[in-house]
Amino acid sequence: MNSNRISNKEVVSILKEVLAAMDVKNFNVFRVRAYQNAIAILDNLTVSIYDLWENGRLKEIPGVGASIYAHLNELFSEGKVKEFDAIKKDLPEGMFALIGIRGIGARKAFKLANAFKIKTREGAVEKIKEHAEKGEIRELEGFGEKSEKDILEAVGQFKMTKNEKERVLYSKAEETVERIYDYMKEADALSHIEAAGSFRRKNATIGDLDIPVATTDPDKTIKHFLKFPEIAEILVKGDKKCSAVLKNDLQVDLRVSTPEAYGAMLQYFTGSKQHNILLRNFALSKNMSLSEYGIKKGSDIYEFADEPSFYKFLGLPYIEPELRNGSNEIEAAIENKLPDLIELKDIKGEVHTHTTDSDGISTLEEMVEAAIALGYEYLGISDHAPSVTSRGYREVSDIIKKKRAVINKINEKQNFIKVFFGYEVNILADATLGLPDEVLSELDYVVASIHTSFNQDREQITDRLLAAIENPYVNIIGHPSGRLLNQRDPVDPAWDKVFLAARDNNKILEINSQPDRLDLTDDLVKEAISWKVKMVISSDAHATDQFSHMKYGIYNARRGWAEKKNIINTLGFSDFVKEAGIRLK
DNA sequence: GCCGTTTTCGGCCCGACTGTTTTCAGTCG
Repeated sequence: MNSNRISNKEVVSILKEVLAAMDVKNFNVFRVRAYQNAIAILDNLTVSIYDLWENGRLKEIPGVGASIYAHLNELFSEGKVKEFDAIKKDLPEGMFALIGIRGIGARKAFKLANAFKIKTREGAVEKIKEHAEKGEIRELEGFGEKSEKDILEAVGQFKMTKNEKERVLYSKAEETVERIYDYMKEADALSHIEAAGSFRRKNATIGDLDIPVATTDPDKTIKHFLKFPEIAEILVKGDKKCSAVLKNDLQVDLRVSTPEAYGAMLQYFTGSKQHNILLRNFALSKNMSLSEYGIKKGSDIYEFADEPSFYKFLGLPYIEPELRNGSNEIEAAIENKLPDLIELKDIKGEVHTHTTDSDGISTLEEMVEAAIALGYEYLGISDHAPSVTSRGYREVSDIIKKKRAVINKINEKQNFIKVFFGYEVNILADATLGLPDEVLSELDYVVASIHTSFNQDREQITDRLLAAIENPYVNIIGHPSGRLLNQRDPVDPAWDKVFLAARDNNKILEINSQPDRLDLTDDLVKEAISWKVKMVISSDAHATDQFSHMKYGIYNARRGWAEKKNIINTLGFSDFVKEAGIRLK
């Protein structure tokens, strides 16, 4: 078959253009909305749409019905979609280059491209800028002086709507949220503040900050927020909400509520959109309707100060924010089968850390001390393995002997913690490991990770992972997908084969907590659980202050529905040694 | 175009805000 691997971003962008074209051409609003809905869902997927298609699972995605499926099928197999081209026919191409500039949606883009005969994408933005400078935009119907000025400013600085911007890492957003909380403490009418949205759901990356606040004096609270020193630009200012862009380019939307009705507001803005749609449908089936102000039953509106009482009124147990992704959490809630999610305090130790022996910046002794301070029962030191090819077998053997002596001494000297001696070994391009088996056998355990040749095809990547899993000395596959958020896409093996092999060989997959990794990704965590694959959560700390990254891995695991029992470094020392296959020397 | 715990037909979320408007269209979330 002539197939065309297309990224999620490209698929979404193609669909968005069709959506815009349908919008401009006044297609049936519900047909337009169906596309909008499908796009919203596809855009939020962390799995590859192409993979879903290839595995015959694309039809399972809610919002993707027979028609959209057929079009995507055509897109992936033929590279283009006849009907999409027909829908976009006789629209000026230039309009598609304008959509996404702040304040310009499909209709304005069409009006502009049409009025100024902008037929090509190339140069479209520059042309609009020229027309704005000449004062020609204000002459168009529906436009005025202010919108001309706004367009000029947006085009000049190429300010895009926020969903065209790159999302920021959760950990980065967290710092900003902390500073906002600190600043808003001084607002006296304020009783609650909590960043909601994808931040509260602990997404790996965050698009903007939605912050509902409970206040007895909305005007005062909004005014106070708008004086936050980090604000670069105020976008919107009203009675009930305001929006601003911070100097770090993060957009913040503040929504006010009364303390009595804060629960519904927090719920509404925590989302996700898909969770809320499903929840709304569930409520409708019980003759209730939901809004950010409360729950309407008959002609009465009920208010809720907190979220648990909101969900309780619907007859549901509390659903943790990390689960609210619009998959099957409401179903599970109805059946009372929600997972009992793992928590940070469940972690008893970890086995992926680095020291100054490789690329870490804290010494082995400092790392051990920090782990003791955390109350860990065990700590695995897994520096990048020295290379036998460059150093020679004898030298590597010496290094190992010396390190073993150091670790033995630490283990003899104290009773707080047990230190394991391992290495993080590369899974090389040819599917062999960076150290020969005879060397691996001298270690307590081995973490095997892909660090190179990420661009191999699916079969090669799968073979590398399977070979590593099948090596008797390998215990753990480190950051299995190799993704670096905003930098490198995950590798794309046949995950079912990887999970199956891990389970059958009793091997462990890692959830790496580095804020730009979070790998296994949340959806793969969920899948791994269904395959009954064991996992560990690792900080992959390269310094003592990075042990705290563990919490990001916990968030990620929670988003993947992980319970304590799914993560084996929640086990105490002796159970962990058994389950992980640590070979104590 | 999508969807289904009374439906394979007949519904489909909607409010806040802004700018250009005399009551609404467009954008955004």
